[in-house]
Amino acid sequence: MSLDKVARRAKVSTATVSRVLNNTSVVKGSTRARVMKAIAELKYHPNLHARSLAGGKNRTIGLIASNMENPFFFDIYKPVEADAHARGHEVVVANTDYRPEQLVASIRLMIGRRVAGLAVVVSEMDPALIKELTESRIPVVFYDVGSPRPNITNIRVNYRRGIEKVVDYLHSLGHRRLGFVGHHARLAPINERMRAVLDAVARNPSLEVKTAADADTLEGGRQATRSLLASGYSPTAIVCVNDITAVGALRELRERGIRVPQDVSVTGFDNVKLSEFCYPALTTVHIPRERIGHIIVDALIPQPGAAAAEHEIVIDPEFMVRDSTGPAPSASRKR
Amino acid sequence: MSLDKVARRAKVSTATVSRVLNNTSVVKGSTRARVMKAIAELKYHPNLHARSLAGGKNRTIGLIASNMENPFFFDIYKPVEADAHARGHEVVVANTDYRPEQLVASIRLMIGRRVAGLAVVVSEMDPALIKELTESRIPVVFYDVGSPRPNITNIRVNYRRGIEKVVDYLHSLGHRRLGFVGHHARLAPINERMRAVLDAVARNPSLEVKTAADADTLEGGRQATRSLLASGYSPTAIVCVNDITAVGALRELRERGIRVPQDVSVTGFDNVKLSEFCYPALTTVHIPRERIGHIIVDALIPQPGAAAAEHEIVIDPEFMVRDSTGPAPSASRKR
DNA sequence: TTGAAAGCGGTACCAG
DNA sequence: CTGGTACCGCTTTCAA
Repeated sequence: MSLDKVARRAKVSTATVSRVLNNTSVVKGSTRARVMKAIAELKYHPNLHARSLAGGKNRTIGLIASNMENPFFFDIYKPVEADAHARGHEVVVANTDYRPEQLVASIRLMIGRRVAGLAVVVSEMDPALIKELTESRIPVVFYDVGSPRPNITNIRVNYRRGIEKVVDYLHSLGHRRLGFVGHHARLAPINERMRAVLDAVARNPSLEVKTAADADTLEGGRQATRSLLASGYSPTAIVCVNDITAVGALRELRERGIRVPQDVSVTGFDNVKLSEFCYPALTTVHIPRERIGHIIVDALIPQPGAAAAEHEIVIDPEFMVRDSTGPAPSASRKR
Repeated sequence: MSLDKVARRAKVSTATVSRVLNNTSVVKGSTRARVMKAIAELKYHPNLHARSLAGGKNRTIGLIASNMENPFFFDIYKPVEADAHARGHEVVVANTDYRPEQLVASIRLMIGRRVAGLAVVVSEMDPALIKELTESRIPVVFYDVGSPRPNITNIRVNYRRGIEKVVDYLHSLGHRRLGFVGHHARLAPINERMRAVLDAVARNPSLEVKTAADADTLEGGRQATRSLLASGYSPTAIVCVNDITAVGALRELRERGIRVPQDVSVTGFDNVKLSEFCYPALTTVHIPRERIGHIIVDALIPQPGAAAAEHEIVIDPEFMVRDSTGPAPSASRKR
């Protein structure tokens, strides 16, 4: 059960057992064998808490996300886990479910665990929390939040550009009446993607838009679309905040007998795998989750040889045209 | 940074600081206030490792899954987290990605963390590992694995029944040539769902089946379907191991111009939310993930008042008919 | 190459 | 109501 039971059984000191466990310094072959034997016989499993307490180190990094349910999260988690393991670290995740209190709790928990690094992939956060975090001296990577500070790396995706590409494309197809399906990011009262749509519309007098929002889920996208349409508004194109909600929108439209893209065009965002598998396949904007994952680990667990990671990284997303968008119906029929 | 810095600053003993932190016993109002003040000023965050080492307790439970990417996992994670939090516990998850080595590593990690309880939601596992686990004295819940033992609870879904319902239904619709799309559960050479299909077919001489398997992902389902069809075999119905792979199958069929359900019927399994949102909506088998989540927490974190949880729980899944299945084409055309 | 012992940061029991 | 203090299980000098 504990180190010294093993030591006793192998007739050595706890120091020696510790040495073979971590194979530090050189232990004589025969002693090592005796220790290993004792460990096996006792089914000994070192207490990780004691280990990090004594060692003052902790080979685990934390990853906090606002919605683990969205495959977007998993796509960044995966490379993070792989890279972290490759560097001998574990990763522990926390889900905030878009709840500010949960974010605070999760961050405190991570600090309490004395993680070696922390990645926070949420939409927005309180400046006080950021302060608390910087003062904890833990290396932190933010995705989509705040500005870089000492020991803080910031990854930012240029949503504005991405949305502009979407809106421009729809405009070029003749769409003038837009709809925007967002989600309640309780943490982000001012959703950058939505703002970008509104701004793009404001810039072009011939465009109009109406917005609706619900949960960041398939069902949420469907509900938002429903309320968008319930008002009597009939957009020719619906821009969704992400792929998941877009798939929800697709369903609502289908059930109303509205064809996509003949009657209404739909766009997603993120380019999650599902966007290729739904029907019709979504026109969307690609965000390189894998790359983001690598950046996170590089920033959190610096490699001996590697150059210091950048502190501010901006990603310009790529537009992907698929089958859910087409010319505005009025463009061919009404004219 | 540490308890006694706080103690020093508040001019009290570490014992007192500990008391206010855990608000055990009664601390005089004024002293408590001083301590709180010191804590705030120092931005003190208790070291959780020290805490669990000293206290000998650990209010966290572990959850190991073989594929976090499948929404099935999240649907069970969610209630587990909610219930655990309600009982003052944290939950830490681990993903094995169907890799046996990773399963071993994850289990060892959990034991090392001295979790208060562990839920293992994987397809299959080594008896030696089960032994290691029972000897660790940690309360364990298995989903779909092994048999109940002391301090081990077993939740089992009657896949066989579920699959039988699917096959019977397809048979009643006139389907005779079946396809089965499975996945490489490297941990489960003998996949129960596949066996059930094979057995059902064996029992009925008029039925034939061919199987294919790939990854447990959208893409995997598509690939498996592709290889199923590449052989020249033309099933009138494809039974998929779960909803995700079924959605992959749907895409492959669509791209080949094969209509579902007119030309080929498709079935999923799990009744994940996506099964309602894909097109066409999947006929599937419902597995009550939420209920499973509750069972897990009840078994791992027993409540004072509650009765002891059962040690063996069998769930009979429910069949759900939706739009991806229909009469076999030959049934109406050839006859 | 190995052992003894001083912590790491808390908790909890025992006095006062 | 508060302080002193013996651990919890392991890592890490310092000596031998």
